[in-house]
Amino acid sequence: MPELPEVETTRRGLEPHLLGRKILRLTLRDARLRWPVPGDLPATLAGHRILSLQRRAKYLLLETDGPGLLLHLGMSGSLRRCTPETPLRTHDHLIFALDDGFEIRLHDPRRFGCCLPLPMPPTVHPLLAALGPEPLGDDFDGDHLHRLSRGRRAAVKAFIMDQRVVVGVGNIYASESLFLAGIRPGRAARRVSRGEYGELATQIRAVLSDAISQGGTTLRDFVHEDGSHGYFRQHLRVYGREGQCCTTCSTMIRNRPIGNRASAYCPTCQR
DNA sequence: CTTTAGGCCTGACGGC
DNA sequence: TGCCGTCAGGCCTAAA
Repeated sequence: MPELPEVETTRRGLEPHLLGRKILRLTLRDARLRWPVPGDLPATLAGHRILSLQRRAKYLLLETDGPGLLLHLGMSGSLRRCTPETPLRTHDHLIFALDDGFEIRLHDPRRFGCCLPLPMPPTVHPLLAALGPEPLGDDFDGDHLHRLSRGRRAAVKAFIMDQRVVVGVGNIYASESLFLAGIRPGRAARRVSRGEYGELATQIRAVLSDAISQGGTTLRDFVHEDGSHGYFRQHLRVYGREGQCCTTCSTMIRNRPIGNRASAYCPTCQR
């Protein structure tokens, strides 16, 4: 499922094909996404030129010389560049026809994604207003985590997956960064020391930049916008490895659900 | 304020 | 073989 690295990979892959292109039309084959795609969106968008494709958390922000768009890929969404001759697939819900003859198709089997008009400036949008700092930005470090964690009884893993704390840390990267930082996912956030948060922040940055540089993780139905698969999966140390041996110490990886989310960890390497 | 539970949705999977 | 229950998972909303 698209986590931040996949979204960033999608953004980088699509941006060169979008800049300066005019949206000839938008076809709503199925407007029933997480929130219904407004029926008047095709009319308000048609004829406008794309100025940028940006990312905030796991949202994609499409800026045009008309209305902006806020896109989210949800659990199973992907954006692909196709020609009109490319056979339509089931769950190709939205089709952007561009003035270079290509199409961008939003494919989302589970329809947890969204496509909404984006007001300017984007930060006023309710979905973006309360988001925490970007994990790869200057506002994110161990002291930030330490400061916000005071008084928090929730598990540190749930804490770093809270989008108000830091954005873009999904289940995979939370599990992996906690392993690399040697911290058990179930510990109360307030019990994690300043120094440990420093290491955790470092590992969150490392694991996310790694995944981005390698083109994103492939899990189940995620496919890059150009149809190729990412290849981060073989680097996972704990996520999805329950019952297998820790790559560091050979202890069997355990899985203990935290707030209904699978949470894999090494009982030896993580304390 | 924090924390938890529910809901959205489809495909993969396991059991029968 | 096919049917069906269960689960995954981001993230919002409502409730505790």
